[in-house]
Amino acid sequence: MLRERSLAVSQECSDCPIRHRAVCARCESDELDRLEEIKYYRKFEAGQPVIWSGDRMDFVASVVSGIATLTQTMEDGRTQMVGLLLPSDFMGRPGRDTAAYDVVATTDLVMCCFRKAPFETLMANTPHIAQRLLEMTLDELDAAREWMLVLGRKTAREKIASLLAIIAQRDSALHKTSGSGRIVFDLPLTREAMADYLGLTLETVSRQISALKKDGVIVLEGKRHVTVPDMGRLLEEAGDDTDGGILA
Amino acid sequence: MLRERSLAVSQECSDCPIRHRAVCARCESDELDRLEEIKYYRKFEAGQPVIWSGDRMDFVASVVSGIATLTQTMEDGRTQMVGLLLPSDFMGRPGRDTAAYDVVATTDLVMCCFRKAPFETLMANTPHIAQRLLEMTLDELDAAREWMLVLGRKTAREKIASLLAIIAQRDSALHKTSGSGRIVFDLPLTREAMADYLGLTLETVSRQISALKKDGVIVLEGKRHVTVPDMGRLLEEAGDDTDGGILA
DNA sequence: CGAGGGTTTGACAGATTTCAAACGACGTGG
DNA sequence: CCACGTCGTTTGAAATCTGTCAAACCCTCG
Repeated sequence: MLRERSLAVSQECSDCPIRHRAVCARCESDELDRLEEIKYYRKFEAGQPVIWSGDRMDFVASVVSGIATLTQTMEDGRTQMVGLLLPSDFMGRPGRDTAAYDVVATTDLVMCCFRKAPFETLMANTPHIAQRLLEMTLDELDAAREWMLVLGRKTAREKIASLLAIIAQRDSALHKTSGSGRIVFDLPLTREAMADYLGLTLETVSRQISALKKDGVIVLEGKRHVTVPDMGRLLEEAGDDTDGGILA
Repeated sequence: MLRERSLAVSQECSDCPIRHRAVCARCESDELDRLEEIKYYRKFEAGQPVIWSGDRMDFVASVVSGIATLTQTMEDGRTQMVGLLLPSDFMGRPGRDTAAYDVVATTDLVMCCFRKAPFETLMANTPHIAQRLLEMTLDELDAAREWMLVLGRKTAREKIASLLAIIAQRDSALHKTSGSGRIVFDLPLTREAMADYLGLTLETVSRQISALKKDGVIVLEGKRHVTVPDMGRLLEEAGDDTDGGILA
């Protein structure tokens, strides 16, 4: 299989692609050495589950590459996505031994795992890890609260625009599109996953995407390739404050 | 004013009502001494704002008594509550100097404040504070994600039942109603605040509360005093898993 | 007594969901 | 090579939930 080759990952923390953003970001080289002793990589193919809610979970992990979703499910099958794990994001909770959410790889995924017990003892002796984890958790809390506004108060059209804006901004941050020009990206989510993120049905997602396309807010090539001619317009549609949007 | 007397608070950390649950919970007595040096109390009357989103914020604080709400507001006035601050909850973010949300006292409120700069340096030298703050932040993140499911996927009736269940459980934890019998509490929120929490209009909140009352899920005396004859039934209405609900 | 805040209730409109059907892309097997 | 099934997606029509607008109620307070 080609996959084995394409997923080959560096075993060296020093040239890890998420070295400066993950939970280990603030570690000194000696601290990194100790992390390196207890780390191991796991790979998942697109669509595979990483863990199910309630399962015993004896590790924590960072996403090295790929995307995973965190979802909650009700007894009758309704599901809500509660988080999106992107490269450098952290998964698992020190001090808890079962998974709180379903985690599924939506693309091919590589995770840098640490067994929980050694990680916890390491964390107790390494303030830099705990500091960084606190920082990341506070960021996630802000993101979750931002999303509560989207879920609770925005219309279907605004929800779609909000999601597109987030993905667009994340992508433009990576690609460094410098110029204020058009933004182009691929949707990493199916219509159904978008619906689960937004608290909508997939039909509504499809309809609203078509509407935004008809109104020229976005341009579609195929189902997944999106061009945003005017980011300000998209943010307007999202209902976001455009004040101080110089930097967007 | 009577208020001044009724809000009198202890100045001693050692007999503080939130001593064992707040951000200082894990501190040793010497660490507590240092916190005591930089702390000061602030009192707010019901309805008063604590801070507005975007304002400069040079302190962090713990709620000692009373309830405050965290809300986000869109340009056109739509608002969504994104958190409820109860006694022992923490407000503010080390490392950030402006408020991210509107904070309003919904009841008379007492906060134990620390100026941000001294608190941050103290935190850097006092792992117990950072550890506890991480724990509390992770709990808040879980609560926020739980709420995302409520906002995104539950019906109006389920939303109301979910909110009542949360308040009921919090209260029964305090009052230690030991017996599995009826649970009684007062709603600390107006219909409008409940609507802001649940992503509904106040009219829908009112209607659904009436419906739950008509169906015998709850019993109302006046507008605020609620009795839950059967907690299992309420949880069912909330769409929550009732499995393993022995302890609820 | 009157005013105001919080609440309830009604009628209607509208947004989103539900149910159904059909499309296009893709890979498999005949 | 093409038929076929699957998966993700689009589109339509009807049903339903929730929001909107309006009026009235209750209670407290001045």
